[in-house]
Amino acid sequence: MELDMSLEKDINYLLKGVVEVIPEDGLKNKILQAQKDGRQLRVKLGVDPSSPDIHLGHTVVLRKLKHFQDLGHKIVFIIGDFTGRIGDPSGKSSTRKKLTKEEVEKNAKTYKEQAFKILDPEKTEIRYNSEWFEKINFSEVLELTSKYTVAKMLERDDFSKRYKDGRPISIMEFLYPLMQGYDSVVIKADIEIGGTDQKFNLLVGRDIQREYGMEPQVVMTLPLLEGTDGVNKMSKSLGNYIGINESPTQIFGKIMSIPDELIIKYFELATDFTPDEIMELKNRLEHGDNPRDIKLLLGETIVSQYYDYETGKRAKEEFLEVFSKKLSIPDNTPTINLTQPRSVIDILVENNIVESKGEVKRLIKQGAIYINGEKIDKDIELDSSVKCVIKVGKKKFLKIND
RNA sequence: GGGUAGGUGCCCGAGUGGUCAAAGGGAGCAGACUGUAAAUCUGCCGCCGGAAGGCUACAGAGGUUCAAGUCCUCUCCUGCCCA
Repeated sequence: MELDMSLEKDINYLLKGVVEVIPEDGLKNKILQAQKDGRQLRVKLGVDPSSPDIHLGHTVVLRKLKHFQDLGHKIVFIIGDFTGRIGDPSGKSSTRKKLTKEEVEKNAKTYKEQAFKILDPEKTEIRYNSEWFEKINFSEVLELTSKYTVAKMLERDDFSKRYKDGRPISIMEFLYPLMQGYDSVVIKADIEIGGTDQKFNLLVGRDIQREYGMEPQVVMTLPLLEGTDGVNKMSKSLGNYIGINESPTQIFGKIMSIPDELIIKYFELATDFTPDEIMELKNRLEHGDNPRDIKLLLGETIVSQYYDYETGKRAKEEFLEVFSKKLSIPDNTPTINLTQPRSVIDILVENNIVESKGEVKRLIKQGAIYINGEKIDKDIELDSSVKCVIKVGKKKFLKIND
């Protein structure tokens, strides 16, 4: 009886924030099975090392893995270095970027470091899928491809849409889900988790495992977190992401710029606030509290998670000073030293604050450039001994000779 | 393999041989208003130049023309239909 109760509790913990578990009672059965066999569950997550930055969107899934670790299970973290090196051909020619072995390794390394800000390295098994895909031969590839049909592939939403719209789909893209499924076979996954957009791939894993005479994995999907634009899922390529390796100032600033409607979702998916606490915040919002204040709390909380409490607090204070009261400039404002007199236009372009000289001129015309708080209406030469702060728009700052 | 429709700036998309750096929309940037939110209004939105102007650009390579995104040839890429 007592056992049942704690099992119930564990399961509820693991289901927090989860969108779907397939099959529905799979999680419970897996746990019971593992208990009976006296072993840990192997919980799989595959990541693509095409970009080294982990953002808040990734942390939704990582946090869930952490929950499994907390209950003593094994995380198998697969780095898709093989697939990364081939390059995902989806979309247009621009996405067809192949990564070199070195790049993939570098990305994987920084990725790991960041993941371990959330996960416990002791309880994590890291695998690279080149380990098996480099060795596989063509007849084995054929065997794998024979286990799935074109019609089933076309069931996938984005494939069928692209197919109907007459947009290209490469055969390699068809291979991706199969390869992901093969990963599950190799590492003997009990459970695989991912975002809701991964549902199809995760399910293919079940079919493939079954074909290879294995008990199919349980699939768990988690919500996708929208990025700072409030519309699209957070992703680096869309530029709407908040990276956990970014500076406290940046993280805080980006949090403040998310749409109000996302505040609660962010608390749910990107913090450790309990459902009760979140409910209370929701009430406050509905009863007319300024959403800005709740957002300040969100920013402080998230910065604290990836740095520490003091840093989180400091980020909030700085934000208020710099942007609300406009009293100071951010702590991490870059500084450059002039060795000879230079014009503002040159300085801004050379330091990559602004893209081109034409743009700086435009900004000046639009009244967006300030030096020590004074708006300038034409380009000026700065002496090499002068100490000042250049402000571009509302968000960009550059210190000179300070 | 045959037929056919296409490939335009970050994305979508219009484009008559000259008036095209290329309509329109979206994204983005700036200003106003704000809570560095949203909405709204205004301006900007290839590069260089103070400007005049120059340079680069309409898949790629050639060609016709005083003049080509627009015409011709070849190449590459993609969709659809047929085999």
